[in-house]
Amino acid sequence: MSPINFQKALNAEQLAAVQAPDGPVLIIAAAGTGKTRTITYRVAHLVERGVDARRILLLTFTNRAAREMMERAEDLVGAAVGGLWGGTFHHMANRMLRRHGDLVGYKLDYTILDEDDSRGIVRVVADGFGLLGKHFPKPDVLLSVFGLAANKELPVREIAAKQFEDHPIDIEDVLRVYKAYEGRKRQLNAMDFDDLLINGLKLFREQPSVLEKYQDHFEYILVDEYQDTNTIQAEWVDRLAERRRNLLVVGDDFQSIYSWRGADYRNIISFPNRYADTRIFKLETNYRSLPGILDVANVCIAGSPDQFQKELRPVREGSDKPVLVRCRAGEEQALYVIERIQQLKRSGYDLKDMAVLYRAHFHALELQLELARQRIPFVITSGVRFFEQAHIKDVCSLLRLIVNPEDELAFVRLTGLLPKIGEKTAARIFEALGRQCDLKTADGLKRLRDKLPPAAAAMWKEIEPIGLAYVSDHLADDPGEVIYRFVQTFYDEYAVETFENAERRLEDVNALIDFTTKFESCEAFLGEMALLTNLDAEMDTAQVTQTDALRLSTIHQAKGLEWSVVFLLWVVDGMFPSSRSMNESGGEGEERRLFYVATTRAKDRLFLCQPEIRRTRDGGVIPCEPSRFVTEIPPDLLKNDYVRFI
DNA sequence: GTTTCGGTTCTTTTT
DNA sequence: GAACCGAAAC
Repeated sequence: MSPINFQKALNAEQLAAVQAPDGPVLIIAAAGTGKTRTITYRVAHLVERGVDARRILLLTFTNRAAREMMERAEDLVGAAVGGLWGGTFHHMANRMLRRHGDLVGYKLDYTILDEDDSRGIVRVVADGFGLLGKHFPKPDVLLSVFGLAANKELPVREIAAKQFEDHPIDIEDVLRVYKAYEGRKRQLNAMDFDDLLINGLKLFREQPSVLEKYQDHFEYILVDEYQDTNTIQAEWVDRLAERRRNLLVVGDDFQSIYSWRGADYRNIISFPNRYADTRIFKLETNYRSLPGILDVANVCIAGSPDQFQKELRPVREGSDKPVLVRCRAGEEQALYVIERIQQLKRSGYDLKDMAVLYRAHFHALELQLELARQRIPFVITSGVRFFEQAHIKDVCSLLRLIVNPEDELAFVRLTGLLPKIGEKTAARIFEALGRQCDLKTADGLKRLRDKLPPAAAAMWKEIEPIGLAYVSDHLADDPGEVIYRFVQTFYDEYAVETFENAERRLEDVNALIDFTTKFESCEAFLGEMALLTNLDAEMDTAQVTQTDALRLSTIHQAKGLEWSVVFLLWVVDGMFPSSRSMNESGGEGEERRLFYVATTRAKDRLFLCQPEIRRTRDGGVIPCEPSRFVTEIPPDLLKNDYVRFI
């Protein structure tokens, strides 16, 4: 590969950051200023300087970001970047805990609970205390309290007391559920997402020899989206980087939008205090958006005084202003968006150059209906994560149980597919089997069959051969084959009988089978599965980008992406800012940052849609006030448009 | 006592 | 769509 021309590829701000000498580095990178570019060139710079890629660690928050950076780095320096460690915090913690988890009290084949699993456990536990009736928080709420406590390293009591202060909820009950939940996870040898981080840190705190090993190994550590780190992640990185101190963090305190999950932008603010010799670089030259869009974004920044002040400087030229669209209600909003899209299409934009963003998934309901009716292709970065869909978890349950006979959750899921067996019966059978169920031997299979009711046993017989074949046909290194056989012998029919959209779901299953070929063993696949959130990010993105379709996305999921044209729905008080989040920790500040993230996704055109009313289910009408983020924008920075049809 | 089914309600954000 | 609730069916 020819040497990279850094001077040509980067501007002065970026170049300085890329060529920063060893030691702690903080890069404040505003939206659209080439953050990803800067990180990947930094990696390239290090590799070109002779650093072994295997000694570089690149931490990100999403699988997508990890993948994108790895690919771009590879494009730059080619195969030399192979072996680079890259991934999310959760992935890295998992990787280490799979090796050393025994030192913090887990068997190495622990299972990872996704949110659905966690919810199920909390529900059962709360039910056991007879708390499922009224006046007790739902599993989701309890989990968010537990999670916030975990990620901030605060006592559950404190978080719960604050969360429920105005409600007649007995905190002791909450704590009882919490303790039982923790105990149950232990019994299952399972970790939820938070446990991965907690135990990852515990490993570093309590096992100096392990910590030293990794400190020694990683010469350079780079952290993307550093503003989104929580206390645990920040300390984990600090410890890991302690010896070599080659820690480079990149972030934008103004794009911190995950405080509800424990992220604390003070980590980035205080970075220079923790590392006195920090070199700070600021990237403020925006390559993405037209000046009119940045004007609006800058107004938004100025509204929040307690952060690093920055001003986005446009490179591009043009006098177009963002458009404030007034319309009657959700239906008219949808019609407006579609009409504009058709018009922009005629003027040369592809559908894939356009996106509709919103605060919450349900904000796009009317639009989805209308797009479907008019047969305009669109893709949603969905709320339901691929690997958490019922059918995906179903088809993986057999594999899970074969690999790990003690996986009770898999057992309950699998046997629950059989007639006459629900949660209670399944749990009872598992208990009767001595809390394990070996499907790899004829004896183990028989023991299970004997305990099943007749109808279930008859159906179970179809599945049995797969367990034996797992051994005889050496399927341990072929997860896809196990799933395939399960579908052939059983699930195919089950799906058709159970789901009205069985065809679509079975397509998902086929995609899953294809996907497993990336893994060399069943264990490797299962060990990572829970951490993979959606297939789009993992599979060939080519397929998604090839088809010309409009993108619908929440603002959170749009972070880091860009489109020529962006529509922002429901920019009215109560929807955005969301009334539910206003009384929470981040409050208005976080909503404001979210608005900033939304506006800065747009390159050429930005439409802020502002319906006048919201229709309720029962036919009522709620008037909507304009969002405070719009009213604070000087009117001359915006164009106005009105919906004319009705 | 459990499972299954049908109807109702609600939907923030993610690893 | 899925989680929840109540009632019918096993």
